Amino acid sequence: MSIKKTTLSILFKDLTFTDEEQDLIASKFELRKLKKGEILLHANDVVYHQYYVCNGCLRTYSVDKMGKEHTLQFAIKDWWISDYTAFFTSTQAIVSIECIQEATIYKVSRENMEVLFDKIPKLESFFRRKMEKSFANFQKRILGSLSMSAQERYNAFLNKYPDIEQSVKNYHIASYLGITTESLSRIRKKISKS
Amino acid sequence: MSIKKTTLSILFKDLTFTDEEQDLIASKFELRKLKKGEILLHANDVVYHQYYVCNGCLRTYSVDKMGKEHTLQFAIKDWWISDYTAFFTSTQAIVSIECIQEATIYKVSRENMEVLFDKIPKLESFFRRKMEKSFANFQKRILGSLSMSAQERYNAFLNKYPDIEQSVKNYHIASYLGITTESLSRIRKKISKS
DNA sequence: TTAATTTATTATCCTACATCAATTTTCACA
DNA sequence: TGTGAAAATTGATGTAGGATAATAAATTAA
Repeated sequence: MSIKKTTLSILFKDLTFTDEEQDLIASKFELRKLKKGEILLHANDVVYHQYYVCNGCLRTYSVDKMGKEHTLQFAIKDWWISDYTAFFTSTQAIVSIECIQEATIYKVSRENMEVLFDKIPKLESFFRRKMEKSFANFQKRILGSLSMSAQERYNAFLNKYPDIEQSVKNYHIASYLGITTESLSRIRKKISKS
Repeated sequence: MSIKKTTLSILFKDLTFTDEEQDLIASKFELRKLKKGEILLHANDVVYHQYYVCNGCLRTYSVDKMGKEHTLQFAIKDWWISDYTAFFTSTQAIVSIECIQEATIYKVSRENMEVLFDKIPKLESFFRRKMEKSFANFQKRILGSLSMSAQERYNAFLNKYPDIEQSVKNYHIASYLGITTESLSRIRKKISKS
């Protein structure tokens, strides 16, 4: 069994499991190590999996027609990541997933999720709540992009991902904020002087 | 029974129902007429309902600390609307819902949704799929806000909400796009000349 | 450790969109 | 049907953040 009880309690927080449930979950989760720069999912691939990040850092991003990258989100320790839009419907990914800091992850397929949901219904509510939070975050992000300046968005980013700065490049942050690295540089300078 | 079979088939598309199911649904849906300017939901209210738009036009928006309005989305004929972020958890709304063109809607409470899901499971999948689509739209909107110019976003808006222009004011559209009415005016002029 | 390369900063100039102010157009309703 | 208010347009000017280019700092490789 690759997953220990303590690990499970981190993954699923307040949920507790019987030994059988634990074994079943363990049999469906695959542990993987990722090197920096590795692409877990390419845009246009069909999405069969979602991933739990044990440590390290990943990001989802898309490339526009000008060749510019845009970061949709980062995932650090204890976050789940996938192209959920495509994952839900097993269709082609819009975004790619890249490892930007050496990471350990658990990989679960959509199929196996169904099996788990069927056998352990509380997992289904767990993931439903996750999705609801994710939905709420997207909503807030849209409102933020409509109402906040680049500097305010940067502060919101630091709040949302504390301690992430050492894991990601400035240009990743810039591509998340929708600005250039030069602008981010100026914002950081301005903040440091105040 | 306030809802007819034909109405239900519009509401739930490809789903079909027995007479009992139909009666049950009808008993949980409340028909309402809204006047232009009516506020269906105020930010900070607890959200107990979601709404189906038969005709007319509503929008969800929030007001930032500068007093500026930002439109999160519009809902026209055959759209569902609520502050889903708050609806999911019966918590306080972040956005308000305003009727911007005289409308007829169906109102359903979260509680009654649970009853319906329990008795008619296919409704639960129906709404799950709706949410997934909504999630996907939010994701696309974020990527759009990162990668597109105001003019491109305006075109994307026209695509997403065809025939909506006669229902909404320019300043509603502007507040959806994250620009001023003046800028929108210039964009429209530019487009009309090309 | 140095050299090579990647990343971040800074400076200059530029552009998309904002702000403010003045009209013009549209629309509600008396 | 005319009139006042709301909405949209236009113009002048300002500004946040973009583009380009040069330099500096930090990583990585050798």
